[in-house]
Amino acid sequence: MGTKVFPSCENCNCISTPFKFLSPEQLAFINRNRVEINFKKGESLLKQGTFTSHIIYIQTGLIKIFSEDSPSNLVLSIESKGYFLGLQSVFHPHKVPYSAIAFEDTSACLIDIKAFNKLIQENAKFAAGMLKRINDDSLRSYERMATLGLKQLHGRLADLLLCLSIRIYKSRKFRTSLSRRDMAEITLMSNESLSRVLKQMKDDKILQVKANHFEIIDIQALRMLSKVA
Amino acid sequence: MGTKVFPSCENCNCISTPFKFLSPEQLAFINRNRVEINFKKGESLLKQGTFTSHIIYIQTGLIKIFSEDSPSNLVLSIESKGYFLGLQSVFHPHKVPYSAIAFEDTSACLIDIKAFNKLIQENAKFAAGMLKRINDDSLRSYERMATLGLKQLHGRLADLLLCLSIRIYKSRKFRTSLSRRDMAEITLMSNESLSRVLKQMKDDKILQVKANHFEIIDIQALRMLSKVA
DNA sequence: CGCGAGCTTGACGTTGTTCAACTAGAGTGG
DNA sequence: CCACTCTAGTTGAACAACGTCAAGCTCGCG
Repeated sequence: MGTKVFPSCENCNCISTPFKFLSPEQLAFINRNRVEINFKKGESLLKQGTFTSHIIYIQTGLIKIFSEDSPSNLVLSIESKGYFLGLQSVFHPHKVPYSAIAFEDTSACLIDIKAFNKLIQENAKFAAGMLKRINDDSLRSYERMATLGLKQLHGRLADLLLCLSIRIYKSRKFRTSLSRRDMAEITLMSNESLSRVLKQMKDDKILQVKANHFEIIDIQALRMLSKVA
Repeated sequence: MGTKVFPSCENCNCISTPFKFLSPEQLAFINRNRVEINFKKGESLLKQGTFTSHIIYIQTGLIKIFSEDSPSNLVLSIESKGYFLGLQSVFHPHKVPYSAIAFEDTSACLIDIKAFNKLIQENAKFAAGMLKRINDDSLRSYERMATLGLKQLHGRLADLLLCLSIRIYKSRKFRTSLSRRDMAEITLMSNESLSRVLKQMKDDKILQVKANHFEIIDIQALRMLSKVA
């Protein structure tokens, strides 16, 4: 976990929607109450059951958020650039209800939760933006519930591939740092099943796969798989 | 859908945590901006895709909240007395993201969303209480994701029975208005599987079941089933 | 060249669904 | 009061989906 000091929040290129509502003074204030941390692949960003001390803003990289309640872990979501990790704890402080680890090298800003809270109370637009984020998370958790509950192997993998292509890498063609094991964990299937379904999608000319390089050939077919099963 | 006018919010016996934070004037204000509606079994309280006009506070009865996105519907949660339906839309107005219907005769207060919003902005404690509610919902949705994703038939049914006994009916022994078909829909299994698992639990002396009358004999065994599978 | 980790493939067993037959209670009409 | 039907629920048998186990493959690295 290296620590670097970047110039300041005012001229940060990671600035995203809710931050835009902050005044220059407020940005300067946040700048004084943050540290920037680089997490290596596999390192933990957040541990379930600890007390919240920071909001973690993801600048680059890829993380998984997962629950450690059950005997086996459950991946709740995967997130990348622009995600606010731990937001729920701002509005309702308690022990954090999930863990997060880096799927690949990830850089993040840790913002002191008290400072964050102060801005929430000062700036209604900023607060509203954060509430919208919480809402969006909640809606996506319903979608994931549907994926896991209703769909079978092909549909679940189709959903993951669409998520990677659209939300994460924003390209039809991408290289991922997820291993097959990771993908199997996310889609809740065995490694062997993942391998088989992937092979079938290759045979069906839906995908081109070589090691970690993926290219979606027939996105329409993927969407169909996502709908039907 | 009959309409009745009750005395007022000030002496309502349904008053619950976030309402307690309201001043007498604020309670009177809410009283002027609500209607009380009785829904019959099977009637719709909320339809996915419509615009939010009210917050629906459940006074008595039982409802299911479900998503109509997927080819088959997915029950997101079941709720009873004291639940605020549609809360997410207060903080982020948009089309409602799920539907809700009554599992049994249900009485509810429909509170105008603009009035509700006004109180949120006037009264920080009230607002915080509502945010806590949203958070709790979100955490329970993670639990449900784990139930549906990780557990098999016995575990899923155990979770439903524990939920009914603890959260809904608050008794080891209860009569439910849920049909076997409803229970199968909630636990995402076929009617036949539900019947078989239920029979096995009877044979194993975990439950006593007669028509819609349930009595949990061995709650420890249920918890075990919920954990393991 | 050989070794090991991650991935793939095939054979087989388990879990859960589907289909079809059967049962029990709740109306309905004679 | 008794057939008759209708629906909800139960039960059994066949089948499909998926996981598990074991063996083989591939590729990077010592």
